[in-house]
Amino acid sequence: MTSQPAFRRVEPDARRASLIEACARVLAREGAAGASVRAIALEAGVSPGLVGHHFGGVDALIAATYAQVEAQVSAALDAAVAAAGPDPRARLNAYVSASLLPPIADNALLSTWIAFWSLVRARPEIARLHDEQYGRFRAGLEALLAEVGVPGPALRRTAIATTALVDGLWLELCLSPHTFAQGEAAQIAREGLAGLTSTGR
Amino acid sequence: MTSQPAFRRVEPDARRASLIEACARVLAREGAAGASVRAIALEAGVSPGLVGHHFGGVDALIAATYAQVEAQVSAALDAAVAAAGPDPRARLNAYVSASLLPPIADNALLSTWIAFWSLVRARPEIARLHDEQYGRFRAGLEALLAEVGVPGPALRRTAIATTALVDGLWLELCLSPHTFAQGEAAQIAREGLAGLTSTGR
DNA sequence: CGGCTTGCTGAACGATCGTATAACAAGCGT
DNA sequence: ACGCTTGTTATACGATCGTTCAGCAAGCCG
Repeated sequence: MTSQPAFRRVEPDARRASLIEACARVLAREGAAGASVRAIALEAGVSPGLVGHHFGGVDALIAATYAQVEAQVSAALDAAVAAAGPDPRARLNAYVSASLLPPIADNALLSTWIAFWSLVRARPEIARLHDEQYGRFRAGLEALLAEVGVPGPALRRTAIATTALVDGLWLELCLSPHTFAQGEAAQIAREGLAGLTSTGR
Repeated sequence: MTSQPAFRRVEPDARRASLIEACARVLAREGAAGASVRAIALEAGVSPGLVGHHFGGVDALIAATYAQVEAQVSAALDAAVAAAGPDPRARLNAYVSASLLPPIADNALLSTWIAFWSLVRARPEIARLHDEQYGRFRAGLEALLAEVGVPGPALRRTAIATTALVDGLWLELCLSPHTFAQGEAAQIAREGLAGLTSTGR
């Protein structure tokens, strides 16, 4: 029989992407405590040394994974808003609903996010990424809220409250999935949003 | 010089309480990743073996710490409600405000809570405690909401939305403290609460 | 087809993890 | 004052952690 290669050489960028995806899967499956270099390398089908070779250390890999997961979530939310059409209220509802429906409200993804939160305090790099991400989320939400007529002075507070509502529901949906019926969290968020945008005028 | 005892014998209950307090301090300071048996024992000023002796393992100690921290938070919130007097709206506002003001909104306490969240998926015992705690929080909130006139059918959803709003603000307050001005989170929560309780009728 | 670049492997290192256990001693009861 | 109970210590063990690095080999290039 012909001996097949023991491994394949891959372009650095492609290999890095592969490791990031493997890291995201491990984080979703086992949480931050299980995201060891060896577990990630096993998931990616490579040797542990590759992590250090391509990222310098596991911290940088986790930070890169955070950035990538965040980008995917943002893209999915943007797509949901774009698909909702031109009506401002529909766009806002689409944004909030999409946050609490699959695939964003996927249990594994939420676990991944909790893992990131648990790392924010320990790793300054992660904390910086979080601040940037949270600022972008809030800015996008403020734009949507302005479209539906929320007055300027209340914009910041309404956006923060909406983000908090969605994040809190997101969190409980992950920690106690059996508490909510199918789509119930999204419904609660839409109702709550209606209340939040009717005040502060 | 008289040689003082190398250690003091303490009643099991008192020693357990001491270890639980040390565990809470370590969780607040270093997060879940730093809550090792040795770190906790060092914080409590005892030898590492005592953790196994009194709790059987570090998992049981962390679970006990979760239960104790939760009890303290519940007691503080109950006290805030009781101090607000008989007016239903004032009681509800006191409940929400106290959740987002010191000492409940203490950065270290929030870090402790994130550490627990990160353990919910990994440890069934922690998950069970979380479900019980969340159920109690929601039940208490439903009672307060009923007092201010939220109709029965909307009670559950309003309580979930309020809890989510508070938890989300709590979370962001911990992850990005510099984002909020002093007391701003509590103000946003009160305004949001007014909106949430004005819908669903 | 042979050399060369370099992605990649796999073993080794020291540190730290949770747990088990034998020896010690604090302090109460008699 | 002394023995006994048992809370406490200190050590040892195996597993696993992140990181390092010398060397192998995949696959392009001349």
